[in-house]
Amino acid sequence: MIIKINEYSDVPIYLQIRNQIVMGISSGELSAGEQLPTVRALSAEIGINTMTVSKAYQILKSEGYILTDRKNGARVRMEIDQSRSLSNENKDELKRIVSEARISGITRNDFDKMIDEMWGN
Amino acid sequence: MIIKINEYSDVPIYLQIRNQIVMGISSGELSAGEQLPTVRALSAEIGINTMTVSKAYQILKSEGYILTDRKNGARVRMEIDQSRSLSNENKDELKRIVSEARISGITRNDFDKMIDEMWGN
Amino acid sequence: MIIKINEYSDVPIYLQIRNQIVMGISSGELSAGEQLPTVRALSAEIGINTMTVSKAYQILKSEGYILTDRKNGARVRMEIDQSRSLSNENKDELKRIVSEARISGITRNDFDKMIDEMWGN
Amino acid sequence: MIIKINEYSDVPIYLQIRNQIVMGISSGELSAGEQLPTVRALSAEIGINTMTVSKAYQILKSEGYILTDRKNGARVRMEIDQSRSLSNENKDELKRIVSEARISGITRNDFDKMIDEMWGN
DNA sequence: GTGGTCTAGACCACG
DNA sequence: GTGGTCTAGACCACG
Repeated sequence: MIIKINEYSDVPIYLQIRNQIVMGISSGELSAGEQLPTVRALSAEIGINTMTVSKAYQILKSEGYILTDRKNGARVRMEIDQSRSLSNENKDELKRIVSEARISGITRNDFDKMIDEMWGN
Repeated sequence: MIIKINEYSDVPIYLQIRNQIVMGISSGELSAGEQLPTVRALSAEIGINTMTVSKAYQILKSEGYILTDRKNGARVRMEIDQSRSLSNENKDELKRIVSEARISGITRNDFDKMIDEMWGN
Repeated sequence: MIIKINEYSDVPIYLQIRNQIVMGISSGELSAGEQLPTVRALSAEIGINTMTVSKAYQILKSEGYILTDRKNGARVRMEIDQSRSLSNENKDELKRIVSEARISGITRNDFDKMIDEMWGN
Repeated sequence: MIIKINEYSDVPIYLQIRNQIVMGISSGELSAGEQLPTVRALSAEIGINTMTVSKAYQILKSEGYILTDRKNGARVRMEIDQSRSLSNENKDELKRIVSEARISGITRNDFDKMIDEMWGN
């Protein structure tokens, strides 16, 4: 899986990494149990500080998306908790985006199509 | 309209203000042409600096949501541009949220219901 | 001559009035010696404070564009000084606009056409 | 590149900074990808507050002229959008200046020469 | 070290 | 009274 960093984005690099890995897991590009690159390998590959990659991995671990052990490095967790709900932060963000969609004249139907595309299958 | 600031949020105060006003306009709680509280009034009410409120208003102004004049303060714009599209930032955010929804086991159907609620009939 | 005020513009109202009268003189819509509306008439017509119109007239007078006397009110001056040069402020502004035109990819030729249109005849 | 602030000008300091950087980019004095001084360095150099410089940079960023990142500070953007048009504000300003040029007796030809000089060959 | 946020307080032009 | 500008100074996350 290829991680692309936009160094000029307002989104911090560690979050960009975290987000792309989460999206990779969600889309199936990263499968359950799959090995992630080591912190050193990934940081070398994308040319950023190891601390930054490490921070991303720590967050993914604390969120229950990956597991790390000293031997094998990091792997996608086999059974990710299915809370079947969004975090409050995500709900607030979604609410904000819905508001901005409405205000810009996007129809409910068009919005649905956008999400269909993002959802996949 | 009541603005509520979460001082522990990662979202900067000026953005919280901006977001809540945009959501107020979208929901109809703030109607076109309606007067917003003055910078001083709002900053006193929510207990934050006038500069911070002023920054929120300036962003809203630059985004075309409100208009300000020296005599009457700020008002919701009568005709907000209908671009009928989301900004790239909003698209990226939405994609991320969709990914996290899927990964947490939320069904496409449940997600749709969540958006229905946020959309308002 | 009709004066149109944009109450939400960043340009102060007194300057909008001043500018439109100058443009009226330049275009010939206001001819030399022509009587301007009284401060009271104009302020009533466009619905703003008499002080604001008065300020515009005072500036026009100090710039040598109009003459006022107690009997006849304000008139366009018969012989406006032909300095044959722009003020430093106008030069700076023009330089800034030229820079922004260039940077946005406008060709020298297109810019010339724009000015031709504005110049008239 | 040297930034000169006129503290007696009606143009706000943050706009003077913004304008001079835009003119620097347009003239080629600042080349694509070139590093700008840090907010702190520039504010120390010209003796004004960091907030004021920061505001100038944020405007330039929002206009697409520069990019900022936390590590390297600000740089001139590599590919600035070529809208090939002036903003309405710039058009209005240009129209006003053209009027004042005409009224002061400047010929169309002389005006053209002025712009030629500003344009740079 | 970098930009970003926020405050308390001041001053200003506009109207 | 209104928004806009500016300062001095502080603190923060990111990297």
